Amino acid sequence: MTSQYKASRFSAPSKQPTQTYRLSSMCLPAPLSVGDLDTFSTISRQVSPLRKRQTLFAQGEEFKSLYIVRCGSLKQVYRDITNEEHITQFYLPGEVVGLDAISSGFHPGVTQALETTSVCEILPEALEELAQKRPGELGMNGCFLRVMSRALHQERMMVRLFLNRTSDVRLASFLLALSTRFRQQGYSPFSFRLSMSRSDIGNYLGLAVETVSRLLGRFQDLELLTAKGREIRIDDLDGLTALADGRGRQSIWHATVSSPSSSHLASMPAH
Amino acid sequence: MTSQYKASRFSAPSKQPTQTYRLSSMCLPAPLSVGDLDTFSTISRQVSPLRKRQTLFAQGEEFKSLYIVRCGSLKQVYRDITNEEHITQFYLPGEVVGLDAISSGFHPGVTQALETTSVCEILPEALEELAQKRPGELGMNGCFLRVMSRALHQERMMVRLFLNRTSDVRLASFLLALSTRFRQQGYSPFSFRLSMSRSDIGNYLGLAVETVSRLLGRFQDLELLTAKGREIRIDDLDGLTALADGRGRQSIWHATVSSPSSSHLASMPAH
DNA sequence: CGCACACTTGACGGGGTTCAAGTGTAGTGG
DNA sequence: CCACTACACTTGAACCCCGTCAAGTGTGCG
Repeated sequence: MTSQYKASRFSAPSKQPTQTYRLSSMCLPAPLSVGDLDTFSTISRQVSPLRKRQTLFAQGEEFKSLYIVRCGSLKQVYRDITNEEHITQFYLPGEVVGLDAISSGFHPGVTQALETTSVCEILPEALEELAQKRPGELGMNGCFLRVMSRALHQERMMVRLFLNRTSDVRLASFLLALSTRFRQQGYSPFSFRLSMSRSDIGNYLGLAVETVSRLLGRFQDLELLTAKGREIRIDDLDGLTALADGRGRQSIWHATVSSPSSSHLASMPAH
Repeated sequence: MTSQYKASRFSAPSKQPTQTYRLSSMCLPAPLSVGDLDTFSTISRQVSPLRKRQTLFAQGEEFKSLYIVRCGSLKQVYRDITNEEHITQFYLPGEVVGLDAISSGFHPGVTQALETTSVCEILPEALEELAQKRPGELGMNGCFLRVMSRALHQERMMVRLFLNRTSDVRLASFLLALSTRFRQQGYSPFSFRLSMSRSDIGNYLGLAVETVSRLLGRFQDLELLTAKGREIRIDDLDGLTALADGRGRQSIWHATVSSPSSSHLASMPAH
């Protein structure tokens, strides 16, 4: 079985197991692998695409099917007891939607499209049928358990990322995760369009909208990226990665701009 | 070796379509339900108990089996690329250990006992055998998917709990979750002993050790609980719950002590 | 134009981390 | 028994990241 991570380093289990992960790569769920996608597509069927703001299911709605995102994106919003809204996940192409509804039988939050989005439905009957025909597929090596295990692991890493990191690390990690996902989908990892608002990003990362905005401006001052509205162009991938891998609680606000013209920070914009 | 109770109930645990969840109840993983425990116990076997600090598996170790905690407790520590340690989970009795290793095939962190702990091993062969005999058991209604789905959901709620809540809410939620778990195990929910250090708690909740210590002192000032070393006695469950359900970013530092003798805050200890 | 909403930018305050020092408390060996 | 060490825990003071409040600037839509 192929590992999702750099498993080639672990030739022998007896070797010193110093396996570490990059927190920055844990900011978004990973898509299904090609093999898993094959398995799933045998038991799924296309449904009519969702328009922007249309919901796939409401909070508290009964669990019926799982879905796989084909193209577009969704956000899962969960409203808590104090009527606050929390964005618990963004779903990008290749990701399975609805896994967290299996246990309770009800969807824990609204899931709605951020843009025109098409999804495939995994029919439970087809799944049961698959279970009868190929029981191994659902065992320890089955794609289902693998997918859920990965989701669980990633969610766990997310907690750590957000708990102990400054706002700049969080945002850099988020943008890098997006970049990686776009590359996996065959799009440019350096230039892409955000389907979610600043407010959504802030909510997801536990930051105020103002902080997100300020950080994006700061990233541009540091010449890490260029942001015009929701269009993002990453200019310095290594720099952004270094930032995301930083561990300290020190923010980048007081970092000096490495560009020759050090005065443009306090001066007027160039145009 | 078969249990006299049949694991025949596979209905969804939750009856009403809950609209909202209490974040405070999401601070620790939930134990297996009785029915699930029955199913698991048919395919598990006891292993020799772990002593304090002994590890169940190391970080990067190959995934072989799942385990269920019988008694005692463990912590899962994950060391990241910057050599920092993060406690990603505490495992209490009834909880399944190792679910996050299925996808990659390697354990993402060290899991070691906080005290003398006994666990049951779930043999993969027995699991495969079960898959052959009772394929439905591993389908959408199977206990496995349910357990993982619940873990995923809880991890997601944890993120939201920790992202937007103040330190006092986090700690109160953690203590209440512990209390609930102890009650489920048949122990007193009001008086128990922490198996983890202040440092562990702080790491898990994303707080400095000093903050945990200060908060525990503050909780005592407010007569919510009594803490002597690792012994905890909850004096005001409702008050603690109200604190955990609070949503604001305002901490309790400037809250006035409601007790009649308002002077004992600045005065000498009673003895 | 007017309204709504997304986004930006500035000023300020507070919660919580960090630094620093002190106080138990357990474990070991004399 | 005490001395000694190591570590868990407490307590105090200062700083700073980031949330809040406030105001201003696009940008789209009727």
